Amino acid sequence: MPRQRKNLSAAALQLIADRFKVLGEPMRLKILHALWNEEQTVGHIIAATHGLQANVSKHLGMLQQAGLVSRRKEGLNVYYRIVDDVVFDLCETVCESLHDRLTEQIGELAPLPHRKRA
Amino acid sequence: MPRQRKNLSAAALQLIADRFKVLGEPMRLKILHALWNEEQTVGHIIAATHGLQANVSKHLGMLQQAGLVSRRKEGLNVYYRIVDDVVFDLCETVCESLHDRLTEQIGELAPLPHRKRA
DNA sequence: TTGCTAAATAGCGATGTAGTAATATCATAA
DNA sequence: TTATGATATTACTACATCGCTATTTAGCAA
Repeated sequence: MPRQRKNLSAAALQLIADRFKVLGEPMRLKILHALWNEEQTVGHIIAATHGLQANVSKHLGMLQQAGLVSRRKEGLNVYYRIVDDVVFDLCETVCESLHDRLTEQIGELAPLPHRKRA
Repeated sequence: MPRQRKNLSAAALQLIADRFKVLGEPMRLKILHALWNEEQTVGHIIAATHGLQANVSKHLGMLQQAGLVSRRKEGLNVYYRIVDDVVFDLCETVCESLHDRLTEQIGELAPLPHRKRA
């Protein structure tokens, strides 16, 4: 049975692409990585990612705009956390896929059994 | 039990980001959509996507570079097809996620029960 | 109020890439 | 060989956005 292929409007395609695009930057992945297990302050994220404050803040804004993280202010600090579990699913899927591919390449590059010198 | 968070090198993050980035363009999604069920010639893809020949060809090159599609030449025509099933998984995951989010928003916007005018 | 800290925002240069038009390549036919 | 059709490639413009620096805003304390 072939996979189902829905009709997709240009707007729908844009929504889907936007979702992927947000995840298509290493720095944003790094930030999400820092938020993987628990919410963190911006300061902590800056330290964990070794990013500049302005950069991290901008990326956090994008992640929030995309609805992937939420913002909570407490005193001087702002806490961010991942609010859309799709982040976990997508990243795990990609990691597994890359793992499989690289494993396959390793197999191709495996040394042949030794032959005796002529 | 918290989700596992692996240590990721900069190179690994770049690989993952690249994967997402390729899917982060509506035109490439449109092309993959045209290839969803079966391999197609470039000409068919051009017609299905209403894209310009040069543009479609360039995007197909990127998709192949990313290892998501393969190329098969037969006479004058070139057939492309999806070779990495991760495409299906990722797109379905994102679509479901968007579906859920929009459904939730619809609920929030649902009209309240009618009240009698004062 | 002033001062200090955390975070957000604005402005800038550099880079990447989408889309387009023109040209080149490749395979077949005549 | 030349001609034709299907793709790929090149060159170009326009636009988005990354990282960086400087500035601004917001909360708290003295």
